[in-house]
Amino acid sequence: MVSMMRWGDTLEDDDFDELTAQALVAANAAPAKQVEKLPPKQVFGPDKDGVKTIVEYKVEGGHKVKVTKKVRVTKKQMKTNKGVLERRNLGKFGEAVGLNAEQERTTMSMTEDIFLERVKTSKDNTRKDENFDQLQALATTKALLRMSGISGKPDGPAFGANKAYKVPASVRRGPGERPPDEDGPSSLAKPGSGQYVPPSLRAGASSAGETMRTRRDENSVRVTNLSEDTKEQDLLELFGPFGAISRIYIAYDRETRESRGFAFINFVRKDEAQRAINKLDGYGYDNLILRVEWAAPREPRPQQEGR
DNA sequence: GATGAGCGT
Repeated sequence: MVSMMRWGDTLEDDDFDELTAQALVAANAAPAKQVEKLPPKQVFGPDKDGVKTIVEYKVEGGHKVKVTKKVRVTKKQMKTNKGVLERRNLGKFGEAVGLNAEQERTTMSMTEDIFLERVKTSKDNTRKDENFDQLQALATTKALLRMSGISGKPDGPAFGANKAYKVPASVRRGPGERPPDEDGPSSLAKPGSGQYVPPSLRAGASSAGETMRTRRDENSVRVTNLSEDTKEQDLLELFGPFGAISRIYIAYDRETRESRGFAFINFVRKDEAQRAINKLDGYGYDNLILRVEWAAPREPRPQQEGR
């Protein structure tokens, strides 16, 4: 019985208590031979109605007893089980091909090359894959920063080399998925066409003729508790994946030129700024916990007297 | 712990 267990079986949560109980029984009592004579437990389904049939055998009073149970599983479990069943029916692959049942139950070390997909690249931004939106946002951001005087230098060892930042999975978008428009009818380009839409033409943009200069102050996000050596490039890598950024400003001390530990990030889109705030506020970075929130409106400059 | 520079047309 125990020997016939398969890895996949243990993953079915509603079996867990039974398995535990069986394992305990097997460990404590009963000569193994007697246990092994019992036919293996069988699980059928779940069928379309979500009913799973479990057939198992046990010894009761010296007699072998067949026990059939029918269990209704939840929708969530149905979904899970579907995956489990699919995997169970997968053929063997790699070095597992040709193993017999005994070998299959034995843990052994194998070496197979697993290729990891890079989440983000700065140079190869022409790929049309699931990260395309993200790459596009980053490219747009870099272009905007170049226009506004912040260099869009390609990544080098000097930039963010010691920063271990990975884009959280929940941030990434699917291939055709567009960010939600905040208000009004959608942009001129057909959704999903992949066509670039300039900010001035996007939903939520003010009337035509509004320039980047006036947009630079919008959707201002303040980041505090930055480490002293955080550079614009680091913030670009941190915030860029959430959407196009029109400005990054790090407050430096006028005299010492040291960072004052806070910065402002301006997003082209308010909803993307909000997403960045939601995800990055409280985010651990450089051994510090970032604080990310909406910035208060900038202090108006004292007006010059006279004219 | 903290809320930005510059305006030059």
